[in-house]
Amino acid sequence: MGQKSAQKLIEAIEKSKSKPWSRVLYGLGIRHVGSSIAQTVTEKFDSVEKLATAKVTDIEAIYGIGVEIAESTHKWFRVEANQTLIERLKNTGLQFVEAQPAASSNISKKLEGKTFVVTGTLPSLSRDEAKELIQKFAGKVSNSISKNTDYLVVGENAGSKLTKAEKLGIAQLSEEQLLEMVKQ
DNA sequence: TCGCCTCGAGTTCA
DNA sequence: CTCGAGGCGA
Repeated sequence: MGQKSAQKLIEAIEKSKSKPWSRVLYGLGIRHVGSSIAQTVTEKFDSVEKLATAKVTDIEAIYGIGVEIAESTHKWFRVEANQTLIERLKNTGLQFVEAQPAASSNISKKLEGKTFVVTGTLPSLSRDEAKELIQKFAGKVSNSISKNTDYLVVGENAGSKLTKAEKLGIAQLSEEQLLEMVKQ
């Protein structure tokens, strides 16, 4: 690896230290805890300390979390090696507390109560950006089409989700229409 | 038990 | 992207 790649690697590692607590929790590799569950958990436990000292029943009380995930998580924090790992990561500056989103009280909840699925390549937004946008306006983003889905945001080269959505008669949106929906 | 969902791993493609 | 395994809530 040459100078340039090495420099970029250093910078990327440095950048990773500012990733949110939810992402860090996911990164710990607790069984059954992926990105989605990690997000859910951090909404109720805004710091590692709170999660680490929570009882199984406290974790299980979260909607969407049952015994398996609660016990798996609780157990992980009882392992000594994991506790020292957390200490080390804290010392290197990772985020173990939920960062307060900049006073966004003025943001409307235009998409509240609606469930979206995004498929294909959108013209200007990346899939992640589209998901963030939907969540910002209080919409729910899922990854699989079901009859609970309200809208499928369709881009170029959509796959089987489009077929399934058609079969279920789910409303489709272009990126443009999505943006229109959240316009002030 | 059922339907919905997430996890996690493999695949495809630019 | 796809899909099977398996967890969750009703």
